[in-house]
Amino acid sequence: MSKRDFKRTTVTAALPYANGPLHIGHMAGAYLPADTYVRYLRLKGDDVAFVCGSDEHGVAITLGAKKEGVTPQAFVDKYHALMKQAFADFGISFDIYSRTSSAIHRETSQDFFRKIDAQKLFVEDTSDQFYDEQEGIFLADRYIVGTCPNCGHDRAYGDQCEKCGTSLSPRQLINPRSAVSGNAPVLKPTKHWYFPLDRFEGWLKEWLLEGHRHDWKTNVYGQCKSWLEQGLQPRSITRDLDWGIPVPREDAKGKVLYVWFDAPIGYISATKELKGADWEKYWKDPDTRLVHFIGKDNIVFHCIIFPAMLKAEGSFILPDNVPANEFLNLEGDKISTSRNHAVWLHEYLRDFPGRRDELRYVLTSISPETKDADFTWKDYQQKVNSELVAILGNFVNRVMVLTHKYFEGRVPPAEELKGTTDKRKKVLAVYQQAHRDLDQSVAALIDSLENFRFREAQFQLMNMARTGNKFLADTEPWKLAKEDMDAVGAILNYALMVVGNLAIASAPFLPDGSEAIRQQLGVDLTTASRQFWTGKKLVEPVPAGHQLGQPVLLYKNVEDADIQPQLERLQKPKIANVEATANSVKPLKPTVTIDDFGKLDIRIGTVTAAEKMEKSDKLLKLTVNSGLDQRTILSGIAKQYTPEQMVGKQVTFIANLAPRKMMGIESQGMILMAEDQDGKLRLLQPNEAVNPGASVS
RNA sequence: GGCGAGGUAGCUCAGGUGGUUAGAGCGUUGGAUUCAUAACCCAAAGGUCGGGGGUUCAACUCCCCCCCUCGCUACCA
Repeated sequence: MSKRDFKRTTVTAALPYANGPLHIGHMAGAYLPADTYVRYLRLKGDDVAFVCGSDEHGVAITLGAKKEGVTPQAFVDKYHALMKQAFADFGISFDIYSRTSSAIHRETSQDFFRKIDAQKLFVEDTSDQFYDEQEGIFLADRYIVGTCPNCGHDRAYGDQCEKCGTSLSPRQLINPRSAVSGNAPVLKPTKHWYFPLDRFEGWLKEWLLEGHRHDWKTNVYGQCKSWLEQGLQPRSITRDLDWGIPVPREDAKGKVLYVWFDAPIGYISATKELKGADWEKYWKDPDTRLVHFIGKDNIVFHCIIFPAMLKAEGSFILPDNVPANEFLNLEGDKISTSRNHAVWLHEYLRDFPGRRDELRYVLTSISPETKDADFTWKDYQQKVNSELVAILGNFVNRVMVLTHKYFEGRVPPAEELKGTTDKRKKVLAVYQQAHRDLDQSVAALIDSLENFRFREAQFQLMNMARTGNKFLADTEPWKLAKEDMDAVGAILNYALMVVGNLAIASAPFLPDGSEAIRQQLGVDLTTASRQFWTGKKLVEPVPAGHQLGQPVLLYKNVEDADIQPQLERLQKPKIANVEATANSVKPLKPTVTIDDFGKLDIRIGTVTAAEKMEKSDKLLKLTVNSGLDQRTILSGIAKQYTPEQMVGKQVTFIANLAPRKMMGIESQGMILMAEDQDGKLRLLQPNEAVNPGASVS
């Protein structure tokens, strides 16, 4: 896919955020495809740096630390260690797994900032931010909690409501409170630095939209196009926070780099840590190919923001490709950390010891390369049993067993079969067909790897084993053994050749199985492997006369009893969640006086007209006879009620609420609704009709 | 509402620039076989290619409208 030859490759995998353990969605999205690709490059003999590390800054970390009553450093230490171990145990073969709280990363990030700052590219701007007077700190969006204006959830964060998923800004919150002290924050001016993304829009359009129209995945390209056409805004790159990388400026005391700015620089820091003085080759030499493996949530950062940063800095190369994956679901539902609806990597490794290949195989076979995919345990069992075990494992095993049975485990000679008998003629024809099929599979396998089509590549690997099985079934050496041992020898020699090639071809996908086959064959595959991957064709890795080891089953069947506990485990949080939502009655708000209540003018009105708001999913424009007037009230109930349903209905509304303009139209009041646990809204109505304008008290 | 990505056999997916009976793997059913972890091999059944229009001699493939899923985004006083 690359347009030219590169001398080396720098491969990055998204830095996982250090606030929780890793699950299979992470693996399927970024780490497994990255690892498969890197293993392939290494086998080919390429110079490659595979870097990753923990992303350890940001407010979520400080919040998490506070919740657990530890320092942010202690908090990230814990999760960094957990993730690093899980990656290692699973066999993700990073050349380095670093972290962004390291000294080298602080220096790298600050250098990066200074380099851009020196060009006076950053924009300074002072704005009002929420400030906690008791604690004496500015509050990041995440540090502000309040009632969600959307769903009424009273513990929404300033950047997002986790209940309804709406993204928010702090000032939208009703009754904002500081998450630190619980007090109401005040607005106070503070200075911040902004990265002028807008100034790179033209350049990005040319580099990305024109330059990568054809070599990037459509989902990635389309998402970028969407962003670029919406227009880019300057992005704040600093925060008032005491956890993170200090902004290297005299006039920026107490400020740190915003986590999104320092995180991708972590790739560079990790490379420095790995390669020492040599690191620049991997980031600044135009002969280096840079590839980012990420999930789709990261597309905008890696395709737009980070490239713009690199471009601004000036001395770096740009990503050649960003093969982002879509999401992985689990048993039909989204993976959710908070609901514990996930298969955690460290738990899988504990519950299925020695079965890393099985998970790799299944995740690759359902890899969400073009659309969201679904992992189910039933599917896991079926794929392992009917493909890994029945096709690959079985083929290797039967070849080994046959060779031991007929030749005491010694590789028979590859004598050229003279087609003197009908049976020999048939064997020859079968052999020729098998060889053609295998050649095709190998070519397709490598071509697919080159183009980040790992699902297809792995399918071609299995095709090689299928061809092997068919070769045995069609030549029937167990029958020929009664009459023509030379022919049997020739057949098994070839079958062993296929097994050897399978050991080589499986290495990027199934590293454990690959090694297990190699051990059974008892050969060194280094040279043959290199020939295979660079020559893109079959090799002959098992010399005649060689003594094989004993056959050992590569994989075993997954029994119902193996997956049953996993399915039950996933049921539990679901039940718990249902109960939890059933009981989630909102806590009481602070006491108000009768005078406070008296300030509200609540009335009953009749809807005389209703229409759907243009360009809005949720808003209905209602005309309400309030007794005093006909007024316009906008209400976010379009998902519950059609305009037709609303006309003629009596509604309860706040009549003296300050008017508010929404989507160009002024709303003169607010319709009161009852909200269910599931978010459904219901009108509040008098149980018998009253006159419009009747007041509620 | 806007933008983007998808919607092809029970399941997972292929199907450059429109052209013979729409393909593969798994699953199902039947057959054959015994070297092999009841595995392998052969065969069959199974699809109105999300829906509706249109262009064309011809559309899964091009155009328009609509529906559904996922993501980003606007909006819910």
